[in-house]
Amino acid sequence: MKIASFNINGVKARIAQLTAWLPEAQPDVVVLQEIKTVDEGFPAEMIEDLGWQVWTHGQKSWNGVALLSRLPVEDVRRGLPGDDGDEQARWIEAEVMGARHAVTVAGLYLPNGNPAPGPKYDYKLAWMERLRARAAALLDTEAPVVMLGDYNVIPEPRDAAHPERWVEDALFLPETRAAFRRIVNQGWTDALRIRDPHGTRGPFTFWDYQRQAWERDNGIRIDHLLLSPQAADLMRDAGVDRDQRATEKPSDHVPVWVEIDA
DNA sequence: ATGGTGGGTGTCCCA
Repeated sequence: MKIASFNINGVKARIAQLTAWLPEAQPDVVVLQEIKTVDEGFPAEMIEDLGWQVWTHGQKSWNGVALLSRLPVEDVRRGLPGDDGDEQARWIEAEVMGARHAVTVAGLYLPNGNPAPGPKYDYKLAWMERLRARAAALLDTEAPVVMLGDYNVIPEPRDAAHPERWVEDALFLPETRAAFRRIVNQGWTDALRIRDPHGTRGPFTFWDYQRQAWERDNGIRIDHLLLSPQAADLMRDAGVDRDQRATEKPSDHVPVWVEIDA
């Protein structure tokens, strides 16, 4: 089962790239972030025509996540638990039926949090605390779980081309990184990191539109795939579809993926 | 220190 995550920065602006990438990358399950539309505005038919089922958790103008699957799906759940007043669409999870295992797939779009300090950073940290609670509950199921998406967290200096430029950014502040570590240290495996445990740089998943960041390879690693122990046992490979950043009208993120023997 | 770029349904906000 190949599971991918892609922050597409607006599904309507990116539908050509998305429908080209899907048959090329051949994932079985995809979670999308920043669809930037309400459910009714999502171009589901164009994706269904390619053989996919589509579930959305949309929102007007900003945020919004979706789950696409070629495999049977059960029990789609929308919204991160822990705050009934939270209007922001940043979480979708479901059970995906592989040939051998049912896999829990949770797609997330963690708040950016800038500027820090401030109310947006407070919201980010509160959201990460709710994520920690949900992640612990998912681990308790002892099922294979893949929790993936745009975490808006640069875990370590080696995850940025120029870490010194990020020291005051909400994506790299010590409190942000500590909150991310608290989740990982529950027992999750960072699939892109363990694929190259001693790598000194990257792999990057985001390059800013500004200042020729892509041309200079001034990137950061903020899209992550966290695997529960039962999913990590099944892991075959993981990677970053870096060439998607060089397409016409690209997103500022590229797809990340993991293959598990499920 | 500044402003640079891109998407949305927007004449500003968010990343």
